[in-house]
Amino acid sequence: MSDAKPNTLVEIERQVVSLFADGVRVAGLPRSVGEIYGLLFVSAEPLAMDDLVVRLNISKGSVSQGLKFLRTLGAIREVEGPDVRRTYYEGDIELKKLVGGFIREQMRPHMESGKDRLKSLEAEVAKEEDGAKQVFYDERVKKLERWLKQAKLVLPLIQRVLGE
Amino acid sequence: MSDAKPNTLVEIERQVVSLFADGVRVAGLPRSVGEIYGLLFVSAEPLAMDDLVVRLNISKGSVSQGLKFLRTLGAIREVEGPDVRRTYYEGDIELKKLVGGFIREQMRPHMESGKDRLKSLEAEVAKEEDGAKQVFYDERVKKLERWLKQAKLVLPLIQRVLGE
DNA sequence: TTGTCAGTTCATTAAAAATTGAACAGTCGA
DNA sequence: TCGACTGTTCAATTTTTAATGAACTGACAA
Repeated sequence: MSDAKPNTLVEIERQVVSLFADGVRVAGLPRSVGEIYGLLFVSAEPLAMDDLVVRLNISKGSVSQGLKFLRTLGAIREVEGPDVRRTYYEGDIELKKLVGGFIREQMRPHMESGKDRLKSLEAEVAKEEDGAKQVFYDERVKKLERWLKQAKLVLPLIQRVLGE
Repeated sequence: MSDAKPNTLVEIERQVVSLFADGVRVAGLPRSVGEIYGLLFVSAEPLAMDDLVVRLNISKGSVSQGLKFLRTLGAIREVEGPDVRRTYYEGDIELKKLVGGFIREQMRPHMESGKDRLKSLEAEVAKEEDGAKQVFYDERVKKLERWLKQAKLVLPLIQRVLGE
């Protein structure tokens, strides 16, 4: 089947794709990732890479990378489709899953590295010779450590609430 | 007073500034905003614009815009300082305040416009002639509406939890 | 083994975003 | 009113990020 021509999106599809394209930017993700997820979200039938390339009119490279990213998030599922040689995808439409994937893949790593950097900061503060300054710096580092703890507390809570 | 020379940051300051510079990128904010907040966070004394320009070695324009942004977030406070003609700033170090400001200024507006776009989508779905498609689209739009509701539920919860 | 097709990789190019700096506006005291 | 000084704005520039497309890998069937 290939009756799909460039930019063959009906108005509803166009609006949903655009909604996601803009939406993902809040999370600092490239437009194309939003477009790909958006079209999968609004499609009743699973789509293969080539469908996305043709219908969204973006390059094979972008689609390949976008799908790779969405796969690591767990935002899309591989499914069977008409052509056995192709991999078809459908969107996972559970918000919990999407947010969970985002937290796991994009936020946790930053928090981990943050932990290390705080360790390094602590060591630096220990070297401070001026007593008053040391007290102040120590206070601030402690504050940062509390921030990290609070963040670790909030993330699972978010996921729990989104699970209805 | 101007004994401050370009890049006059002690190691601790350097690390904190760098930590925030990287940190804010998760929220999609420019590096300079993180640097400015970082230096304010780690400074015991309030700083004026010129201090930030000189010590971070970034342009007056960037600092002016960065401070403007941080002010709208409520992430910094204007305070009195040695020179009465200047405006001095100190960082607000309550995570709750920062996150609250970010939600209010950066997330709420997107959600509001999202609400409008969903209305438009609903109207479009109502026009769909193919009954089966209409049912499917309607389902998806309903799903998006639930997402929005969930988000509205989660945001205040986050703020509440961060308030200890 | 060869040819075809799905999908990936990555150097190059294009587009978007942040930064700069010069012009400007506002304030205050002389 | 003028000059000195703080701070803002925004067009031009630089830097960063995303998208492209050609070369490549691997699977499979003939």
